[in-house]
Amino acid sequence: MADQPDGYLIYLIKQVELGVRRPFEHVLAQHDMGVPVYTALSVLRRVPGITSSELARRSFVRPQTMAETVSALLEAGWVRRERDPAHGRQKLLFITESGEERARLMHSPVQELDRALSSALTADERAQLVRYLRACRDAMAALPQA
Amino acid sequence: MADQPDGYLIYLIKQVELGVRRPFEHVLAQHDMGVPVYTALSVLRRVPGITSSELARRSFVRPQTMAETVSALLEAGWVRRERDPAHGRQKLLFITESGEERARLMHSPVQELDRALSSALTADERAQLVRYLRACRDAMAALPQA
DNA sequence: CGTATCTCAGGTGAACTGATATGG
DNA sequence: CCCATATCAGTTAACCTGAGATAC
Repeated sequence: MADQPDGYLIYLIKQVELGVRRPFEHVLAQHDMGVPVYTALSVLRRVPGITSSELARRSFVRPQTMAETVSALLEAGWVRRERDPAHGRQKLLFITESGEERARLMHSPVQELDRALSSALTADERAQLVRYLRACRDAMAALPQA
Repeated sequence: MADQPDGYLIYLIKQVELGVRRPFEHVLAQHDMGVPVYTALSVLRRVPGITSSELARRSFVRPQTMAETVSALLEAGWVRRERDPAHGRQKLLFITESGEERARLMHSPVQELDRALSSALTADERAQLVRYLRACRDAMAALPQA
């Protein structure tokens, strides 16, 4: 690693993220979506009934940032909001049928890009990469993000 | 993968990038740097004498975007520019002694964060992760980024 | 009283597009 | 003539901080 830049993993992560960003945004734009909206919708699909703040924590962004994303989701009608009966201040988020439908529509183009990204890897290697990235994510979640 | 968000790799890459962004920016800010400037400086350290446009291609950004980053590097005195004798229009970039010194100063704090990121992985696993990420980067470089 | 959510308001870094000049 | 580089100008998406109201 002597001839590599310092912070080599950070550098590579950033580089891959930049490399995939534009093609990804292009795919999403055809369905009137941005990256944060798509990501939040995907999470809400799997984990219904969480709050905007909880969504923010999982995404490593501030609650105010996620609030903007949630506003866009509400405005598009892809998500609805309910008061939490147990906590008067909290509002729980649920994906709507319209949101589900939109997510289903986007499944195959997004999957196609995802496959292109890992096209040089075997299925086993891809699975390992997923495992390693999860480990990195969890390590960052454990840091005091201040 | 059925119960996971679509585009799982893309999603994970983005999540890790967000998770590491703030701690990374915090480290860099203590040396008056932003992420693009640090990254460009690291590349120029290893590959002296390339143009701003070439730097842009390697970083998956537009030439105009990289031009801004290079301006910051020139202003700080970390990089100098020379006309290419063979190509009157091109200007070649070289790291300065001041730039080298700054890069050396930042080595250990950046490396420390990098280690924290991969703290849950063995050395072998980390090396594999690097290899996989390079494969993903190269796959994106092969795409017509349009 | 402290902590957490939600919301309004304003700010910034880092990407983008478009247009133009010039050299190979 | 075409293509790549460099540069000026304006724009945008997606983050941020700060401040205030409310609920447990």
